[in-house]
Amino acid sequence: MSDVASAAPDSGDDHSRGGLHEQTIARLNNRDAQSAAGFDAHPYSFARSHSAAELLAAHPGSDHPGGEAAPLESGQTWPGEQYALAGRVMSFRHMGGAAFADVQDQSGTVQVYFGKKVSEQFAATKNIDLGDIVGVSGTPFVTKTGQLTLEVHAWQPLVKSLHPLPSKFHGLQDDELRARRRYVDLMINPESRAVFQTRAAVVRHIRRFLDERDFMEVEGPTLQTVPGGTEAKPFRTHHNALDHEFSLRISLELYLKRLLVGGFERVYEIGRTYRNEGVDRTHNPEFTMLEAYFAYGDYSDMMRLVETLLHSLVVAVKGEPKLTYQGRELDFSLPFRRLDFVTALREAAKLDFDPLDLAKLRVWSDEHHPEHRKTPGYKLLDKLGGEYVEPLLQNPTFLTDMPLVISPLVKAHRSREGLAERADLYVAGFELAPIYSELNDALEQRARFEAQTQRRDAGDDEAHEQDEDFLLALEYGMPPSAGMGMGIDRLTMLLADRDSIRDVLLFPLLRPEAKQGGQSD
RNA sequence: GGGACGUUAGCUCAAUCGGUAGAGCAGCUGACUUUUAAUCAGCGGGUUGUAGAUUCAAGUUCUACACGUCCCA
Repeated sequence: MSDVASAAPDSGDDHSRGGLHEQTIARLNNRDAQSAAGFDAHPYSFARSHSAAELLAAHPGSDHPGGEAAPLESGQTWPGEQYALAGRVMSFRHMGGAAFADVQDQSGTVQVYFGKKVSEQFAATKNIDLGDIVGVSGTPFVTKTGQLTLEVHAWQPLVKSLHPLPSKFHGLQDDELRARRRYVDLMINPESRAVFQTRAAVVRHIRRFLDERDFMEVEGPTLQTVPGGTEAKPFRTHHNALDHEFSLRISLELYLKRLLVGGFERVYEIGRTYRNEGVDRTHNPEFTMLEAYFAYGDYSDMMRLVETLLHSLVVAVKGEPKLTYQGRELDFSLPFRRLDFVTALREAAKLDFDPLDLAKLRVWSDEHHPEHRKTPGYKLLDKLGGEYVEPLLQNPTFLTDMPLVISPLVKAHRSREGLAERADLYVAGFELAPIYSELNDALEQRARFEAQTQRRDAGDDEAHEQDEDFLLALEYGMPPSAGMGMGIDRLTMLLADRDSIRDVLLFPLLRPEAKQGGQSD
């Protein structure tokens, strides 16, 4: 009996001693047994010589039976090669005088062998639990089945896992638990690890791509007096020392533009933004945006940059300019398709009038879409575009020359009345990246803000707020510039073939778990 | 905000018409010196999300709530 178990109150059932779960007690008992055998339960370090992948790579053909590589010769040994590995015990097969374990580190999984005659402290291996992290050292050999395996001569526990691993066969399936205990998801589900490795590769590629083109990475403030750059409801918070209400940023745009005024000609930021809106399969209240701006170009120049970026990204991650998303193959070959918004809407909705004629559009919409009767006229174009045009845009497509009324920060089109020099990139039916010729006429920008303010006064709480400090910056002169924004989360969904943003966020926002006996307001 | 569905052992899942809540893995005890979802024998483990209601009897029916998934707005 261990101290833990024997010291527990004698009042209840064995399995509830000390309020701990049966399986936790069993593991604490095993830890105590290892301590009794002379092991330190929490050593400070372990001198690892190699990763699992390095050991496997040193002797190729050493995959599991049934693998594609040619099997190694059974019985082969390399007594001169010493390896010290560390990792989590994912599987343990004990057979009296011999035992096999699968040890997983970040690079991969290696089978290790404990033998009664070759491994020190062999008896104590029975106190290793699934999920424990151990350090092992020894020499490689090839088993009867042709699998490269490390024969362990010395080993030590590095930390005990006090909870059992999820089913080794089924893994962790419950989507909520996977998100709440992401660490368990990561240790047990290799495909989940792969998603976040893909995400890191995406961000790394974007940074390298932009850095190579002389863009400078910057950081704007997340606490802002006037949250701007898009239409969204912000989170509000209070700064005590200044006794002032701030908002968390809803986009990166207006501060990057201030830097264009300041003379930085190519800037980008990859950063967290916050929108106080609903949570669903494609929305999380905090998410990561890329925004990039360069001076002396327009939206056509930016479209070329964006398609080059995405093409190179898909090639870098997938090895070819194609990917499969939710069963559909998407082709990122250059150049991406350009599709005129007005023409596309007119054809898709079979309109016999110019959709920019908002009065006619209103009449038509009220007849065909009574559910939009309360939608303001200026948002109707956007709504109808979403219904009729977006689903058609599977392969990467720039939807060009969007209505001016929904683009308060964009230059009016140089030749087409009522339109803006704005192109929205769509992939797989959703908007991935808006691209602008940025409005740099300070007086025009002021007038646009005032129109937004009127909408806000009329009850549209998503309308853009007026930002006097930003207007002052514009009055100093911002060079003609192009800008773009892109959701990193959605981009990762595409590349990792996931249909929920929750799957590509390590720690998505979840409703707090109800506490037992907790007070509710 | 509305609707549908779901919540059972640590994990993955069963439980027929309302009638003693089960299995596999994990755990414990034992056997086993090349296993790999190891195998074999035995043993524990449950306030069936929470709170009520109906009933002789509720995992199962009803109500509310919590959390989740999907669809709609």
